[in-house]
Amino acid sequence: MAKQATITEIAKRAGVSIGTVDRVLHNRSGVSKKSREKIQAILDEVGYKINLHTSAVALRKEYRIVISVPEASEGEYWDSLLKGISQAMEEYSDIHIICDTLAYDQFDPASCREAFSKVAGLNPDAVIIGPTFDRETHDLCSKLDENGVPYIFVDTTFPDTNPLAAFTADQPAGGSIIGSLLCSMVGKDDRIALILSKSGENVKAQNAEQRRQGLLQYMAQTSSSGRLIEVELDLGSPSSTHGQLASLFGSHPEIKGVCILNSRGHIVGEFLRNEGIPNIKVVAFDLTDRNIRCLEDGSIFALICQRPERQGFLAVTTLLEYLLYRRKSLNPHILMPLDIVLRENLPYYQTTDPGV
Amino acid sequence: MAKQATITEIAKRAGVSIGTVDRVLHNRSGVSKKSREKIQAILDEVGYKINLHTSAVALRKEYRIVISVPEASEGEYWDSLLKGISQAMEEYSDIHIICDTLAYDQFDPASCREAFSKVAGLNPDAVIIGPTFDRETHDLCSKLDENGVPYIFVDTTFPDTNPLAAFTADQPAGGSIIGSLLCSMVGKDDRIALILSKSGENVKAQNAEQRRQGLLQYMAQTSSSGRLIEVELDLGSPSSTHGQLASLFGSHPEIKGVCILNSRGHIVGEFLRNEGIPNIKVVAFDLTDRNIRCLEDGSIFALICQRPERQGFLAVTTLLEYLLYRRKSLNPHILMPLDIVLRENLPYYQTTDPGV
DNA sequence: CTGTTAGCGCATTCAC
DNA sequence: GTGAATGCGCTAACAG
Repeated sequence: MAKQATITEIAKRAGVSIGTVDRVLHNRSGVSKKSREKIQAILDEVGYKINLHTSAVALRKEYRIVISVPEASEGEYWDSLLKGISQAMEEYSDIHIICDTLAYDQFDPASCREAFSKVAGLNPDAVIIGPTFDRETHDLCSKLDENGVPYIFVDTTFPDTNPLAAFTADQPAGGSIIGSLLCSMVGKDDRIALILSKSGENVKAQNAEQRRQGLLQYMAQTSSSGRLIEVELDLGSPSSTHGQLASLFGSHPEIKGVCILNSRGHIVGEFLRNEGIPNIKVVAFDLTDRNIRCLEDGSIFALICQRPERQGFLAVTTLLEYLLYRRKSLNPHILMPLDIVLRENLPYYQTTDPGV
Repeated sequence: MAKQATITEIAKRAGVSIGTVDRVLHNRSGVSKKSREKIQAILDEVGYKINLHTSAVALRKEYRIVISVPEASEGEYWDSLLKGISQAMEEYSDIHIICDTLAYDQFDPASCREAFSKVAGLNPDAVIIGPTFDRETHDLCSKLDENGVPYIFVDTTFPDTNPLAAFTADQPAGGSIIGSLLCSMVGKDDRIALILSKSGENVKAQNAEQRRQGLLQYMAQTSSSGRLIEVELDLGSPSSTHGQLASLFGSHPEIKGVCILNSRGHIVGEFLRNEGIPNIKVVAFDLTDRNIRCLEDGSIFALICQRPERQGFLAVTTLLEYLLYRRKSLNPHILMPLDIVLRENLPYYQTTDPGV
């Protein structure tokens, strides 16, 4: 609780001017070794901490941040993430941030390529990337690396890139959470259906695959692999979905648990609700609007939430810490908590403010 | 993304000086009705938002905050809450906050009375109260109300008081979460033991009672009241605990789920682990060190976490918002999310930083 | 190499 | 009633 030392006090104690102190604080040249050491010693002794906010005021620089993520409808994963970004911007509204968003179609590599190609032209000081396609992402990253523009990944990270930070969920852990929940909830002789949806080679499929690995590992470790039935369905076309699900549950009455490793759990939930099939526990990912409705009416038992708002929020604060003070986190890959959301604790996650 | 308007720009547009703008911003007197209206109109039009941080710098006031909460060992609930308070203080280290802590014994009203009686003498600008005893709390609150000192409750709130805000968990919801988890996990013909510990008339017992009501209501709503066995044990004396638990589980082999509505779930977890009794799902509250150990070794299945760090963190930020700008939240009673923590997602809650 | 100075957005005191 | 002037902690340009 000792009073924070100011730059003026440090200067006085060191017998130099504030200009010199400022120079050693920012590692700028033009300071004699002797002065530098003396000032540094005092800095360490009093545990000097720079005042982030006054410093930001004095800097009065404009920062141009470009955000490129998949486009999303209201209430979907990427929409929530953008909300977190906005909130962080508000919190830092004393810094002048110019922010451009380039959304792309996450199922269309060409759309992604086009969006990413526009990034450099906007002359960003930093970039937030929600990556999807391997090739396109690597191309963008190497261009940014060349120009020395820092970038941050959200949701997914890619090998052989140099992001300032990456905020992702631990997807395999998500799979094992699902396994733990379902195994505890269905009887020893019942079965758990793992519903995989056919989809392209995009990041969604990657996340789902990682979750699947985590789930399979959990089942193997607990000697319950035999309780799992893997089925691949085409959940894309609503017309055929009904038939596929009907035949699945018709031919497998022993299925008492279902997991869907992406945000489309509502498709199963809605089916079970409409058909009036009870006593099947459904677990899926992401607090999207449709999933939430299923959670509320009981057709989904639990949702695993990756805190997309928080990812977006942290992406911005991390970026600004770097832009203002060149501060980097020690471990650039940050794993977000995976929240287990039931009907009973849903309200508190819906209103969560990522900043406060 | 429009640039934030500054006080200078507002003044220019209104054709007045910054002094006058400042006067209307802070609702001070000495402004003609005409000027006030004109300035207010421009303020509203551009959506002016004060810059919290530069303003804090200019104010250079000292704030004295007193914290009075139950004393706790490392890793316990109140210890975590204090950690959150410290983190918030760090984040606001540009504001000069003088902070005194008065801890008391939560099982001893006299100790509480003594601590609370010292509060006024410290001349606080604001107080954070972790309340326990009804009488003592009301006495303190009325004294603070008299002196116009704002105070905030954490963990629990009391009727007939006027706190600036209260951060608590929704205890009945905690009970229903436990109910939902356990009912889903034990067979239809198995039983769930609700273990109540004998304890005094303090806040812990209040919280536990509220959780119990939530649990009972859940059981009633889902027509599963018959699955519940309520037992009252004296978990205070370690010597007799073993015998009591042994006789409980010995005489009721149909018990497959156990809930403990306070943070002492580890007592049951440790018993089951030591006795080698498998297949009983234990659910309890709070991420204390001993509970965490049980979660890790599987003797506790789930812990409900109330985010004590966050409560402490928010208490401080809310207080400072008020002290600096007289800002109050619309709803002074804020319910914290109740996190469901399994072994699989434990790591992410352990490292959670309440601020970032 | 170092000190001085102007200025960031805001609050406040003191003249007018 | 109002404006000008000063200062908060900090940055950066400039002068020596």
